[in-house]
Amino acid sequence: MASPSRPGLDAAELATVLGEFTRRSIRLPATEKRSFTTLSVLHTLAHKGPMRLTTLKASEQITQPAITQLVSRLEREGLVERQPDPEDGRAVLVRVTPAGAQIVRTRYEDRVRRFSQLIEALTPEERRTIGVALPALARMAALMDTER
Amino acid sequence: MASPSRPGLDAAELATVLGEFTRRSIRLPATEKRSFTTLSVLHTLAHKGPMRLTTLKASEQITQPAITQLVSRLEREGLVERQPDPEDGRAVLVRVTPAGAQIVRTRYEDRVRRFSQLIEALTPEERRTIGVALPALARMAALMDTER
DNA sequence: CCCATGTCAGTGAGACTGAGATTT
DNA sequence: CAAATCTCAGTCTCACTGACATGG
Repeated sequence: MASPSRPGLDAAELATVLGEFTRRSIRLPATEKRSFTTLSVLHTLAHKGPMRLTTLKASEQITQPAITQLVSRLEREGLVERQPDPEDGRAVLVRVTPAGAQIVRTRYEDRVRRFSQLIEALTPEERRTIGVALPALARMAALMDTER
Repeated sequence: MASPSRPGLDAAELATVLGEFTRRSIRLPATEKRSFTTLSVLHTLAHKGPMRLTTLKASEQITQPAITQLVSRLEREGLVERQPDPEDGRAVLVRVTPAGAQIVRTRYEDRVRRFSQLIEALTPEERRTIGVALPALARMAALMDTER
């Protein structure tokens, strides 16, 4: 819409475009009936390995009782396992099971398949520009963690 | 990670990067205590104007009773208004109020501010590549609506 | 004794299914 | 009468707050 105030990249445009992806990404996966938090927890555990509830709580931005409750549900479903922390009697380590990891993997594969179809519909030039921007976008996403 | 099978853009990389933005975008806005659906409904109404519940339901992917309930809550809070459809006695038109529009606007401005800070941390070259890719990304996001 | 870690109990928002009222 | 639109009733998931048990 408006021309960039800072040559090269307008924050408003960027916020709008990425916002569109977010809205659609959340609404479309009606194929899975698991909650966003469930999937996020499984994703975190699958990528970062076993961790205690407190650590998990920090990365998911929910309260302690909510994490306890969520992990109990996931444990009941066989998607994660609890085990006492050998180094700290107060703590519990949560670990994803093969079944839990499978859910993360399947979901990821669905997303890749979906994006493949979208890419098909782009022009070679569009594909090229997005490909060139990907490393910068990845770094930007990573920066969102360090900012508070 | 892997090199692109299709020259210029790897679907797996794209899915990963955009997925990171989605996860972080959902978890970080702890500043607002409104649900994602609430914000999405207000956003839709603010950008597309008054519409009937059925239309709204389609864009939000939830059931009719859930939309009725949600709109009732929003109406109670003064964020939207119901009015009978003059052209169809069965239907109800929902319209966002100034207070509701303000919430959408504030949230958008917060997002823009946040992205501005992130952009500051990028190199000029990174900014340039993302800026060049934005139109293609916007078109891609729009394609997600037409697909199914 | 104090702090960190996790759980228990009770409450509320927000989604669903099934049934029903009203208008086209 | 059949279909479309919306609402009502009851239930379930999943989050929160506050209180509490236990180990460091």
